Amino acid sequence: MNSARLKKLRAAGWKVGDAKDFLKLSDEEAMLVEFKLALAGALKQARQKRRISQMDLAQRLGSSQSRVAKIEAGDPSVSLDLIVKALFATGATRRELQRAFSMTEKVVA
Amino acid sequence: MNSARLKKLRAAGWKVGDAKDFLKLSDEEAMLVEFKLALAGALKQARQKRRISQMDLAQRLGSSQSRVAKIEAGDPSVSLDLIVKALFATGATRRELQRAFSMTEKVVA
DNA sequence: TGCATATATGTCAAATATGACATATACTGC
DNA sequence: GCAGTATATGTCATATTTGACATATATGCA
Repeated sequence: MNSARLKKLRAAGWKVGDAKDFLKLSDEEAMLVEFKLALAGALKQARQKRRISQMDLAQRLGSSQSRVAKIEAGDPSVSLDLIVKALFATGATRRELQRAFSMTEKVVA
Repeated sequence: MNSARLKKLRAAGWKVGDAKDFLKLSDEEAMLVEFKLALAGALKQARQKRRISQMDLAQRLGSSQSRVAKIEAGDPSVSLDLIVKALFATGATRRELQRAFSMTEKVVA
């Protein structure tokens, strides 16, 4: 795991264990973070493509505009569950979802 | 969303909103649940293929055997974050991950 | 410019997920 | 039968995530 990249993630508020004793663990955390960020990006794209406002998406989700904003901003307080639910809520196509999840290729070095 | 299927999920302890006023919403919840179940299955496969015990995986994850068991059992108390982190922790290959995430095809009817 | 609409950011009480633990139930090989 | 190992299930105090709200900052358009 690239140290500069770790630093960047921590600066954004992510708590990533620092590989001192357990290299593997911190890697998994970092992989998860990058995965979430990739999906967050995909969500923003999917929503904008459909010209849905954050407000509208929030209603479909049973959530709030501010939380949708946080999802798209890659806020550390957002669960993967919520990100994926939001993706489903945009009505993303199979292909879009495939593409989104395939970001894994970039995640898993 | 198939009503019999909803019933089955609820029986397993999943709280799925009942489509009365907001059909779309309950669908997204159900889609997420099925997605999680698919990944849980993929995890069990990946772990067994590598002959790792739940105990070992738990240690790599910084979690406990009982929680790993719950992940694989599709327990409603388990987050998608933890499922995916566990998948990463098994050292699942790109291909396995691809396959796992592609379950989406079956999820999105 | 001003006004409407969209998005971003901070906070918080309530809801949910967490690891840890005890304990139960398989499944081996002896 | 027993002992050892793996997995399942229930509970709980603590930690994290939640929607909601206030409010700040864009963005577009008359």
